[in-house]
Amino acid sequence: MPELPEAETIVRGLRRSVVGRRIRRVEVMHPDVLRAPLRAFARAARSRTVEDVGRRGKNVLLFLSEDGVLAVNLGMTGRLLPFTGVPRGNERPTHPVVRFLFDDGGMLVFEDQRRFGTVEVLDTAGWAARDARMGPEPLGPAFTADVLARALGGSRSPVRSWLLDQRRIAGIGNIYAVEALHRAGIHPLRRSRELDAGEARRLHGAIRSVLRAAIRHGGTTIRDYRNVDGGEGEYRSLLRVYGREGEPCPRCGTPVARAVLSNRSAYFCPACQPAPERI
DNA sequence: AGTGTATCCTGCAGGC
DNA sequence: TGCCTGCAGGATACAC
Repeated sequence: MPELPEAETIVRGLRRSVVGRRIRRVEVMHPDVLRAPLRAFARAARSRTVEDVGRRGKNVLLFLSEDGVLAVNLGMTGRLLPFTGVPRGNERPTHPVVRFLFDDGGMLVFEDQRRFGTVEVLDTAGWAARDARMGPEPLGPAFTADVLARALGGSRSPVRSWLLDQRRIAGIGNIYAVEALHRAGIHPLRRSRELDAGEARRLHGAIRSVLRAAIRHGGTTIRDYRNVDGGEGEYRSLLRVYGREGEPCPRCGTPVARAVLSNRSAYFCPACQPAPERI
């Protein structure tokens, strides 16, 4: 679920609410989301203070005192919900997975219905190694049209698959890959290296503008995504093709089509995004 | 190198 | 009402 704009929205919310709070105790309801043994995880998180909150790709990062990085990948249905006290009634998370209890009596709850998410604590060096395996931040200064064009040039894979590969570019998931390709007028099945310079430039611009617009609207809620206040993202109504098979393309009116690629739906306009010669 | 497939897990919508 | 299938915003391992 959450892609870069949703993770960014969560990060901005957490920055207001958890910085400066100290973790007193960690409770793990479902150890399967951990990438380390339970005891090691609890030891690494306990008695540390949240000093800052950041994001890398789709990962939410809590920088902890004493050289710790708490990295949360939200998977499909993960949420991070901060509370000033003990949650009651209908504010109580329905699928709590990990609870971080703070000194002040409040807590941060990671809940995740499907438990595809992961939670781990690394040291700075461990995080740096992970970071190095990820592609550039699409909204960062290093991600230029030339950088994108060159990176695409080496790959034979369909451009939609390329965009989902976090080692190539960090933070893009199926919704925004599909939306960016529509804005750029590029068919999802086009081979990456066959895009010309103009197409790469359009794709670069489309990626940045769609991600920025989604952040401005607090991300996209299809079903499960919630921000730190439990609220929904408002970008869904602005999606042009994602989840809109059969509806008219907002640019030309042609019915939106759907193709399955690597077992995942790719939506596109057959008129605005011409199919490659050979599929 | 890249792709299809399966896997982790839960819940919902739709067809019958 | 129940049962079945397919589908879902992610990531990874495997065989080919």
